[in-house]
Amino acid sequence: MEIKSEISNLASNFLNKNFSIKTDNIEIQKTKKDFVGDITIVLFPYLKIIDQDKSDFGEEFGEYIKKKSSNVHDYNLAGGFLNLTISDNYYTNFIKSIDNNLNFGKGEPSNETYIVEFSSPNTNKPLHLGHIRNNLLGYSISKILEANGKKVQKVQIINDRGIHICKSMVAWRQYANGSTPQSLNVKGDKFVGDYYIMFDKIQKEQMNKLIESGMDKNLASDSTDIMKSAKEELTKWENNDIETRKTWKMMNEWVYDGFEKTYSLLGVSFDKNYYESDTYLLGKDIMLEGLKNNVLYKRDDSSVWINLDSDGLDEKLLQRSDGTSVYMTQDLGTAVQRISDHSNVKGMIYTVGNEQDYHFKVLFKILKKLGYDWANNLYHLSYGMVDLPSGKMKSREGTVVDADDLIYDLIDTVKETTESLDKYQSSNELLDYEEYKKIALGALKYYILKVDPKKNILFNPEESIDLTGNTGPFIQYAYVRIKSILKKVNKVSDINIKYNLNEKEKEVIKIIHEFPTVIKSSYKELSPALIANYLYDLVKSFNSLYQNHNILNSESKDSTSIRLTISSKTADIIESCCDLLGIELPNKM
RNA sequence: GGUCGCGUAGCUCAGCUGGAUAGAGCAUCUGCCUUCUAAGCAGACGGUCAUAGGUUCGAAUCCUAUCGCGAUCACCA
Repeated sequence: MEIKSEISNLASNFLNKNFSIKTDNIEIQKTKKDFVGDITIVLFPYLKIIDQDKSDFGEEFGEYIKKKSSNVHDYNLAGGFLNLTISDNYYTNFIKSIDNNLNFGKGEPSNETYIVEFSSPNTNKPLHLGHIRNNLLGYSISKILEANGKKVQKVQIINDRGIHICKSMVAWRQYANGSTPQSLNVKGDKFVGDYYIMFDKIQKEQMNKLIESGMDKNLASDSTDIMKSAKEELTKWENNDIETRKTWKMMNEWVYDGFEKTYSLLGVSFDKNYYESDTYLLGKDIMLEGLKNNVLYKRDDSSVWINLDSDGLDEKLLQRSDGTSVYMTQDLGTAVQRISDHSNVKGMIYTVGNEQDYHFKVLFKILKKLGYDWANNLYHLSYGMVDLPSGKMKSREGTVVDADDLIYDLIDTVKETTESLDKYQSSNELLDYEEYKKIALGALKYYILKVDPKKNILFNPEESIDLTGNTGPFIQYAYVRIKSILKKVNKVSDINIKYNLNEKEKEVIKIIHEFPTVIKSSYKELSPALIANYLYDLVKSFNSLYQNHNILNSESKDSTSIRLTISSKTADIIESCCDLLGIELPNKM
């Protein structure tokens, strides 16, 4: 049995039998580092009730547990804390029992499906640093759900229609002279993005001219020739004009081609793409249904609303007076659509920035009011912005950090750093590009994912990303070292269960022992950061063992064998965690 | 102004449903490469957990107020 629940059971037996205290919530925790013991029971709550000398009570308590459990080797009291020392036997047994268990820590497989939405870009510009955080989070959450036994469908909704893409189209038509990404050998998303920027520039020039001639600023913004063209383009698109649709389709294809390259570089993928051009009219039926049930109401001007006052939210518009729908309506429709597109959907997770917290609160509330039973299992995985030292990323000010540029810069940095290390100066064996790429991406992913999703991240492009200390490469390096040790040995001989563990060995095993708990809680909290921080603890503690105790030629056969088992299990867990974070492990470093 | 989130070492971040003396990395300083890879290890320095109250055996953690930063509050997407 798991040691914590065993002790918890014994403790409540003891309290119940001797003091008639009934509690199902025994306070059990890890013993702090500076104290002797492994597991601690907090006695304060009971001391208050029983009114007895506290050392007597503690002694009695400790004695009871020690006697009843063969796994508890000893106990000691420190104030109101009962510290229990778990026998080495338990830990050696444990490490042996999981040695060949590839599913250690993973949840029971089930048919419950979760739909995870992430990325969801606009098609008028390339992906940037903000998208990187979004993609890494969404992808990692998918992996974490899978590790907990769930089925996962990764989806994105691509914002492929609207005025923004029309702007790029107009600028391209007027200024490109028929050039294409292929003809100029430019990545498709960048190519289209450049025309979006060009539109903006020309718009500003034309606007300034109008303002100089005395026009009001707001009016001028809508009255430029190029803006008029963009609006015409949008109308034509909505009326299914063949030429417009053809250009639109072609330019979007260029963009998708570019996105695909970035996704593949990042190592993320999707099971299904949704496009706004297909979904933007959805939701009308749902609205009619809501009107019929009096969940929604119509105003005199025939606009449609929902009143969420009683839920602490405002009134929210769902359809304009001219009969066109808004974003919210579309989201309602898309949600229902997705449920019917997949079977056994237990819940949906939307990976979207925290500036849309309010939007999702309202969306989920409306779906609940409309009576969908799955609406209780919708989660907004909200994350903070990625800020720069200069402030926010602003496309207008050119401070946006482009995703591809960032990654390629990072690969260069890793290459430079690696080749300046002493060991490479004296070695003639250099790493290849693929290894540099793995290290660079490992650094980036770890750097982003180790931070609690809801917090803003401060990203300094100048200092970029550390490669030493609490970083991706630190993890990768440890892994490569372990693998290299294991390669030198055939297979571990049997562990002697009676082996006495030293402090460092025990510490690593204790951390491995926690792995299942970490997997479960990272799933509950939708937080890859828990995995990343756990991984760091594990590796740090392993390094300490590795550096301070000779593994291959240790004092006895038993210590060699236990250390090798610990090493190989540590490597397995690093693999599992890195897989959950989307981090690849290099073969050499 | 209303609502939501954040505020922990010089910097970047941990700190689980309240528990023991507050935890890492970077930076600064000290040791360790003839011993399985030094992208490493061992150590030093560094804190009024934004501020003030409250709840209790016990608060970085829960409650209230204040201050600071950010987001959001369109018949925009």
